[in-house]
Amino acid sequence: MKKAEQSFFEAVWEVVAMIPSGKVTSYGAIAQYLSTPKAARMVGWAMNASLNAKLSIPAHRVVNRLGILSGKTHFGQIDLMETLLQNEGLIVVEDKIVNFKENFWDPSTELS
DNA sequence: GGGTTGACGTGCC
DNA sequence: GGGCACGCCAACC
Repeated sequence: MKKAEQSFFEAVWEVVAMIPSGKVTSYGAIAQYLSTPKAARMVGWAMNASLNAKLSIPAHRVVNRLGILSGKTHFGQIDLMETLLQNEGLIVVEDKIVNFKENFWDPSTELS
């Protein structure tokens, strides 16, 4: 299921696509899963690229390490990301996921 | 090929 | 505890 020629973006998209509903993860966690923890910024960029590519991946389930919706401004509508998360059972207050730790989904742990 | 960018992370003040 | 500065690496121009 793994292609050798896929770029970072595609690898990130695969991981994000596997995030179960109601769960969230961080850019760093994804980057770490990809064995490139230093390239966490690329994950965010991949999200932006995915939106631009109109891919059907739950980019709203990816937040920064603090559980803050740092990328909400890229969803077209500011409240969209927050709305989607709350719709999945997450509690968002002040652009931050309150029960972030409880619903944190680490690909390195879940996917092994 | 070189410089800039970026939805981050960590460390330090 | 909040804010600032540096580092990181891949894609873009």
